[in-house]
Amino acid sequence: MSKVYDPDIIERKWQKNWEEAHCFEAESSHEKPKFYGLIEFPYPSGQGLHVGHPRSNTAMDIIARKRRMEGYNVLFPIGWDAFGLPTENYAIKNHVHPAGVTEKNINHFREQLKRIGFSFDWSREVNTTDPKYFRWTQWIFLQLYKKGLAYKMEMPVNWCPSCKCGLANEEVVAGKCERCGTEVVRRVKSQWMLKITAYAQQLLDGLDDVDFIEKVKVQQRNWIGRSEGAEVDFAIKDSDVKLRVYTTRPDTLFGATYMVVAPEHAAVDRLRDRIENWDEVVAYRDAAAKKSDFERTELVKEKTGVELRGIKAIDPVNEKEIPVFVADYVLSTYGTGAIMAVPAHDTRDWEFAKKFNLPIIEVVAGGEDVQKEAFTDVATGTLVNSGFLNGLSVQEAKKTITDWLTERGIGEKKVNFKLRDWVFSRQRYWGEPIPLVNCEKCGWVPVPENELPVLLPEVDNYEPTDSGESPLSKMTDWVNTTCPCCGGPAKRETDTMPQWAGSSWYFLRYADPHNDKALADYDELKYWMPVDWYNGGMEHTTLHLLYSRFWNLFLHDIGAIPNQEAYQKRTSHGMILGANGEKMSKSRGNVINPDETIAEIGADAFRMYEMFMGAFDQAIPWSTEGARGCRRFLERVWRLMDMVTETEEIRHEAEVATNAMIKKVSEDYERMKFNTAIAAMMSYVNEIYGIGSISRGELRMLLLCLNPVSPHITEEMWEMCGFGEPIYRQKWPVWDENKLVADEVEIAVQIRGKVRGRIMVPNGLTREDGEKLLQNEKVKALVGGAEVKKIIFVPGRLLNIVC
RNA sequence: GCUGAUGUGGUGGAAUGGCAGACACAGGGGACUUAAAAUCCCCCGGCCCUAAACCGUGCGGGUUCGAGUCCCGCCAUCAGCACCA
Repeated sequence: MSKVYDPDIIERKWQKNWEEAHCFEAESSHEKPKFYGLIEFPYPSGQGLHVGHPRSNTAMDIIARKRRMEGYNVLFPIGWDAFGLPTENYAIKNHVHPAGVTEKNINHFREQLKRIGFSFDWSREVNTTDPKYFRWTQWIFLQLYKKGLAYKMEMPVNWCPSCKCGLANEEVVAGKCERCGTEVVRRVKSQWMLKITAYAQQLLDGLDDVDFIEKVKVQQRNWIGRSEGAEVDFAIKDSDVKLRVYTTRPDTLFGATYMVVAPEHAAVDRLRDRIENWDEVVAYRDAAAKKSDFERTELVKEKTGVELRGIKAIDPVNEKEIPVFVADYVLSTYGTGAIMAVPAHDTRDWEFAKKFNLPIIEVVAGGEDVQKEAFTDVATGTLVNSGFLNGLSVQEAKKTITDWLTERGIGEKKVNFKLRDWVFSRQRYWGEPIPLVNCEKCGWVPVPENELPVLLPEVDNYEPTDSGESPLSKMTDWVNTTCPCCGGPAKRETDTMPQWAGSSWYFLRYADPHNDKALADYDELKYWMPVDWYNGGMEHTTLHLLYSRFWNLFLHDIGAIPNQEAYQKRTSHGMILGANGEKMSKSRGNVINPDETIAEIGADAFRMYEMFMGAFDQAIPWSTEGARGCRRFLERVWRLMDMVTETEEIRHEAEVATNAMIKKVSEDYERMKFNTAIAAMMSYVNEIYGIGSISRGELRMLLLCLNPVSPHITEEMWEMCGFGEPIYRQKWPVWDENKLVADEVEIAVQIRGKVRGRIMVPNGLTREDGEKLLQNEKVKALVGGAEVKKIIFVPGRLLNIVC
């Protein structure tokens, strides 16, 4: 054996070969069955590739390579989610243009990804900042606008004082900016909104038909937050004002002992003249308005509130007069912004009632003393103290009372969602301009579709402003335009779209990335969509994954695309942590640089370690030693070439091991059990070393199985051994189900469930053959003449004797 | 508080209710070598000189011929949501 294993040379050689052969490009013909595998396209940050990227990429690369060998027409694309704040901030700091920074970063990322040997179809690259791309992002926005699903509204938004930008609800984590961690404040602004709530039910229902890992479905369901209940009108005594509440427990209507409205509720103003303690109410309202959402929820554990003195509401079921409070534990943004409080059966109302000494009336029996604790279980319990509802179960009472309210016109069944509309404006430069102009006469007018894209103006200074105005607003030449409708003077919208815009439809563009007539050709979409398998991070579950499903549903509704759901299958990878078990970060000094690792052990070993380090869906700390172990294994595979025999077939002595390996690897790749698939190949190589030689047929099988994980070394060895056409043209190996077990197998012998010995038995015995094994000398000795009461024989596993 | 996940050697982790610790990392020993590195082989949960036996999958119960796995009750850690009426 002369040639040494030099990954750097081999890997570059094959990367060049693949590029020239165009072997990983999707075929334009639609004859073969298709497979569309997708990873989340990266944000090309200045830091370059992180070791987390290759974890997702390698996993999907393995699947893509296997699918090609299985005869599928595979689409495995890559692109750049390139609008966004870090690039803009970097550009501001260094007085350069974000477009230039973006291009530089993309070039760096592309080089890094190519160096790892992913089988991406590079001919279909997309870039969200490319006008040819965002022309269609703007087009989609206009369709949303035309259907009334994009609207501008004055409203309190989550404002990040550091990013100087409004945020979507989904971007606020524990009251802080998801990106920079600064505490978010409330600020009233006029914002573009997307009516994702119009799709709440469809987004929920669609989850039933797709193959997403369960925790993703659960998180999306929780975020959408559907609840069923009723709206009920409460009259205000001696007035024609009605307070409408939303409740999920209309059955407890007889137990309502007071009401609460949110501080922002309009009824407070309407009742002003009758409120005796108006000053106190106003003071409370002002204090609440100043608090951020964070303070209103997280910090304030103790409930606060002020009674509206002089005001009484009337419970419609029993005509009882009850007090009305204003309190910030009731949110203006959910339901009707007003509630009926049933302290006996709601923990929040209970706390409030205790503090303000309000009566607690039990209306559902079955719990403990409601004076000591609220009883909230809806599955058990019977209605009491509730007039015509007495004796009913909670479920029955809900239906009865809802019908009763509906008949009298004082209430009705109602479904509510926690999901809020999507705040879509950003007051920053580096994003897609919103393609609308505001005309004094005509109001908001869309830019005609044939004038898209609306390009970003070249500016010298695009720093964000403290006033909350977009930096674009200072560009008067750009802002001042003419109205497409009346030709009069008009102003362009100066807010831009959020980063989530471009990523909400990129998977559609991959089907037909160079189309300038439509976002993608309908027939191409019909062939390629939906995405068959999408792997990505859990952090996008309530952001990108929800937004893009929304856009896809919408585009389907307007007939632009053929499929309803964007993704058939969604899986998720675990995070890679630093060697100390903490999240990788510069400040912790535990960041692993992929370039350095590849320089040391090669891309093949790097890829293998990323897959071998642990269960794919779990967070795993990085181990440099472990990574070196994978390099050692590849060296061991390389040296198999010194042990090759002339035999083309799989030899009898290696038959079981080879078939078992192919089966294990094939099945484990599909289940994303990459670590055990690799372990199976390691075991196989250990076994071959034990035999001392490997036949050509056996080596072929090993190289085919290993190729998706470590494609370069396997192609090189394949070529060196003269196995013919490159592996990317080969078929995925099949195993022989009849050759998975040896003629004779060792099984455990248990006495009353404890292992007492092992015996060799012929393969192929059935459960009924257990009886015969009692004749075995070893078994006889173990039983020692005791009376055998029961025999359990599990073929290939064990014999358990109860005596 | 709610929802979900996890808990196994020194470490990362394996294990359709069927021989716990596969495969690796670290560690130890041996072979080869003048030597080192590399490589190859062996050992590697605890108790024990060794072996047998015994004990061992967060804790306490249970079901079963047999439980890391299933059921009941706890504890701990992580993640997401969080006054959603």
